[in-house]
Amino acid sequence: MPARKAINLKMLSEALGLSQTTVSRALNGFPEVAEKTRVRVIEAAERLNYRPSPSAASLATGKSRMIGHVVSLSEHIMINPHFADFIAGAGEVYGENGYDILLRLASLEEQEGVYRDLVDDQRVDGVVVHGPLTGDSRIGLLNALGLPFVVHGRSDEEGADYCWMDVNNRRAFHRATKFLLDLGHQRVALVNGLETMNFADRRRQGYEVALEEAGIVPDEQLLHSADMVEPYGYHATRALMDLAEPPTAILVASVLPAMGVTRALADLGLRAGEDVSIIAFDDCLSFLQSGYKGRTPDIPYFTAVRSSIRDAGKRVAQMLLERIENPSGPLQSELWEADFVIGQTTAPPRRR
Amino acid sequence: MPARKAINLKMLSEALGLSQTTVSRALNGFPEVAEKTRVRVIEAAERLNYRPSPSAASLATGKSRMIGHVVSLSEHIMINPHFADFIAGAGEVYGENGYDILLRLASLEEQEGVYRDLVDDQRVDGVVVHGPLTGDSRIGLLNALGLPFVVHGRSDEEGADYCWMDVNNRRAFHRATKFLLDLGHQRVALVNGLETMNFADRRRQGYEVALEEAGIVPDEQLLHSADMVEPYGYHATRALMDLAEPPTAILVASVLPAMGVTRALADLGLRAGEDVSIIAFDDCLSFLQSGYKGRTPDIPYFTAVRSSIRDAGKRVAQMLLERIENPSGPLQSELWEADFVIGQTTAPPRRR
DNA sequence: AACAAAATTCAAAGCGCTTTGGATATGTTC
DNA sequence: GAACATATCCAAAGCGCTTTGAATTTTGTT
Repeated sequence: MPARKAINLKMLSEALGLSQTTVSRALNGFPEVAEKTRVRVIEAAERLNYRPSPSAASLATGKSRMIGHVVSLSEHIMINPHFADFIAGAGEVYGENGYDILLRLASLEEQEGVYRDLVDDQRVDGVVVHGPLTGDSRIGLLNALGLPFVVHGRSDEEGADYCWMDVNNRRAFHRATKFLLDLGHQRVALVNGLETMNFADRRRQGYEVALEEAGIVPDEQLLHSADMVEPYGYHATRALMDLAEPPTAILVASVLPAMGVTRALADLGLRAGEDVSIIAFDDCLSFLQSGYKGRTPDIPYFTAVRSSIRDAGKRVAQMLLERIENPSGPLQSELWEADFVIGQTTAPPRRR
Repeated sequence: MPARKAINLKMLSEALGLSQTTVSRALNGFPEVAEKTRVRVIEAAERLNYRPSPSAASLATGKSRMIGHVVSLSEHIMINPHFADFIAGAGEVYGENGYDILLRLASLEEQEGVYRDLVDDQRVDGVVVHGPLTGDSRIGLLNALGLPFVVHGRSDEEGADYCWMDVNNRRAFHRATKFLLDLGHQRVALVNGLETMNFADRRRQGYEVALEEAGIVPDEQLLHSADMVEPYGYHATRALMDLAEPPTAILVASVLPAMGVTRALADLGLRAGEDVSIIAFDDCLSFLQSGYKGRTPDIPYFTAVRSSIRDAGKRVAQMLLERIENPSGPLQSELWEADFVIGQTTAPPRRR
């Protein structure tokens, strides 16, 4: 294939002896063009390497075929790796549908301004909202701006006026907690994510309800909440194990801090699963996944409640594209249940 | 501040009683406009919330103010977390300069086509090349296409005809290897990245040279090469420790597999730093970083050669923007030395 | 064969910006 | 004060696409 220069509509229409109108319509699938000319046009477009200019099309239509992802550099000025996997999933769907990702970094405070600008500039056809807080003001703003969006997660109790896709965090943590209690654990710690985040809030609710159902009063000392990084898990665990009555099991919000938990236990000469049980929420982060060809899958290390964040990215992207096609359609939402997989880090508590 | 609708150039110029030409020039800093009118224009633009349409500007100028990052979903269909941190750094610089990120996912094979399309479509003003292979064909293509780019890493021995920013991987691994040898280790394993990647190649060279300088013949059995995920480190270590003569020290290409190494050792009842020494390359991935306010920094766990990939992202972005401003300027390149930090995972070898 | 209806096609007017090639006003020089 | 240079500003022509409203062909009917 000769690497030819791209041409524009005018050239293509001249080459075909047709008007730009007809060519444009043929290419964009309008009905009022004869089928035989359509194939002729498409063939020629292919052959002559015609590529419609996105900026011209965008100027004319007001659509950009871009999806905005504005991600916040959190406290630790980081993009967390969960985002990388989410975007891997979403990007796949976008690619299949001719959309591109516009990535913008902004602190949470800046985000409203960013959304305003994106709308004013018509830079994106839609956005996905990451890391919704409980009572997140971004949602009201986006509704007011009329920009299609879907939320990864939820913002409030009965999210009625926006599209969302979420994992049933409350139930997942309820199940995990109950599992530990059933094993005989009485002191179960929660190393949670940042509880301003709605998902962390729900997880805590699931945890507390399960305790209460077992007649156990939640103990403040067993609760931690912070950004889900490895050192957080480490420090939280060190603090927990320093307690007069340390926990015999720890529920962790992500495998990232869970690795820190494991490291802390190792430092103390304790073994996860034997001395202290661990259940982590596992987002199936790819860099922790074993994908060796031909090898049988590992027995998972962590006992975990598991839900692929990559799949979530795919689904959210699909929902957003649907919403963009049909902005006035009904508001979709989807709640996924997490899997519960037994790994090597849970066992009945040690005898005291 | 009233949340007003954005207006366009025509409205703004009418409001000012000036021509669009003058207003445009005033805003874009052209010299042929009186200073007093310029301030008047700027003030009005601010007040009336004028926002130039990016697609119109792009159509008129051919510039998009977007930077393309095309990232490959590697073997394991993942975006690796190194990328997240790189983009966090780069995004900061872009933001300060009014550029946005266009993110595209594509397998390595697809990438050339993607670059062609990006150029034809004038979608981006420049791109950064991630994960260069030894003898990477993308570089020649981009030069042929005339699209400004800078490579994060290098592609060949004497990278002369392109911009790049790289870490001195060879020296870093030479130092790390020598350090282990000086401690008395004789059998040092290398759990390397994928050696089609140029950086992994260089690291291996550094490692082998150091061995040879010490009169040690590299042992094939001690060499592993794969994508840098956690389970890889685990499996490689299990294999290494199964050898008749297992290594007493392991050099690991990233903290990700290094965590797998640690886990494998723990499974075997061995302690990193006591039974087996580990040195990892540490990209300062943010989710492993301890950033607790007011707390004194941890003693690093891994002994490591360290270089912030986030800072690399910043620098690469700066270099690219410079290149875009001045495409015919001299080709810049920059080689950073990695830090060598002593952590808790190195010690002289155990007596046999 | 004549005529209305349906199917195709087209010319031209935007979309909102930049930029060329003047026009107009202001200053300078002798 | 004429003649020219300089500083400001402007009208209009794109950039490459979509889309409106009208023109042209084709088809179907009697």
